[in-house]
Amino acid sequence: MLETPPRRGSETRDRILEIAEAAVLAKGFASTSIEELIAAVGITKSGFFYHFKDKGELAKAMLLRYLKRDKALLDDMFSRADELNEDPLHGFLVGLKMFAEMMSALPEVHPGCLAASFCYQDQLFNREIRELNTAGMLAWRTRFRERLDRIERRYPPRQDVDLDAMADMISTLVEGGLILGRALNDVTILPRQVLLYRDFVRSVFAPSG
Amino acid sequence: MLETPPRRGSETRDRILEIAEAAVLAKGFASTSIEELIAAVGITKSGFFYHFKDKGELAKAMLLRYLKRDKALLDDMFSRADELNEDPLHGFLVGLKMFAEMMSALPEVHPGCLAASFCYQDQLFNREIRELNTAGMLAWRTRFRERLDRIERRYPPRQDVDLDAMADMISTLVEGGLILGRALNDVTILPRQVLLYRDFVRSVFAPSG
DNA sequence: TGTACATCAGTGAACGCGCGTTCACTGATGTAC
DNA sequence: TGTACATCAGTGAACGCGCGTTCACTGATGTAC
Repeated sequence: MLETPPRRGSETRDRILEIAEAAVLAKGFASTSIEELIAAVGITKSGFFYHFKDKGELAKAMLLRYLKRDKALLDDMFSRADELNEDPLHGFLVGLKMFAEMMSALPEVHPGCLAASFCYQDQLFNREIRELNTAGMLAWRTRFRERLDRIERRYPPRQDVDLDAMADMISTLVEGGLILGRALNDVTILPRQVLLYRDFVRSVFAPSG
Repeated sequence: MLETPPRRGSETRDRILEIAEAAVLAKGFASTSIEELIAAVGITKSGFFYHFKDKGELAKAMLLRYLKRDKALLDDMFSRADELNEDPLHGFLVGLKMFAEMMSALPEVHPGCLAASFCYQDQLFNREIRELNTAGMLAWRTRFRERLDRIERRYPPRQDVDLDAMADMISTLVEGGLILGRALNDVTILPRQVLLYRDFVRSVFAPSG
């Protein structure tokens, strides 16, 4: 008959996290029950508690996994864009275009951002988890602020600009775009917002003409 | 001693909705218990069920209340801006400035947007509620798209612009700005995003100079 | 003005179900000697 | 190469609590005649 495959704990753990993420993005953390997760994974409740000492540990592991994947994805994309382009402005513009294309290449409507979901339920979590979330958002600001600084040095902007706000704007548009995309069931919203941001960056820094 | 004030059902109902909104924005709908609401309002559980036949009815009433307030606020603000200004572009720019000022006048960190909160838990709600939410978002798009059309007719933009995306951009920035503001505990984020949007609109339509 | 009835805005007690958590136990695999 | 022990990745049964919902009832106010 069917041979039972060897049990590898880390795989099971990953499957739990994977399934939990989809469920949390659809219903929120509180209404995602351990019961439904183990039913989907095919273990018992005690099996779950072998991997996570309580539900809070699950939340933390989910967020860490999400932030890690997120960072890896963006690091990869913008470093590829930089390789293609020496100039900081053009590198950024290429990176944004790649970003927009990746967003629209998603099969269906993007499932959403776990950080935003956690943010709208933050009273459920302890300080550690909330701080992880804050740090994740700050990392985006820092990442884009550095790029904008490099661009500004080479291309002095025509008018005064709030560079911190401009760095935050990309996260803002992504978070907002995911919400609108979901509410209106329209995958094109997010990539189009990113392209609009790209236009804005270009119009601020690019030499007129 | 204390005279018991006359019982007015609609007042009690409003207080339930008010308290529920704050709780849902902090913890999500599923973890906001009827028990805690009635404790805060000072009635019994059966009193709650006199006003709402079940928890789903509470959700619907909350969303309706939120959308109504939202609409009234924006209608008021932009119509005041229009009165001050005949020109569609300047009227819009003034309205955006007023909007940004209102956002930064909020006492503490903005509590968030109920529509976004519902959106990240939409599997909890029935189709009617989800459709209300969608319609609310579409109303914003329509509202701003009309303004942009009027502006475009008088001020032909230099480059091609995606006017639907530009109309959606304001909702996107508000939704995203609320999330960032909350995660980073910084009330200035949202108004600064609105001002950046204002700069963008001006740079697209305003005659160069 | 008095009375009968209806409606409003609740009370109080009970319900069953699902949830997160605990605890004692287990069978397969890995490691030391 | 064999054996003893440790660790890994779970099982199975039980728990108590909180939750949403129901039902019969009530006391104050409003309305018709």
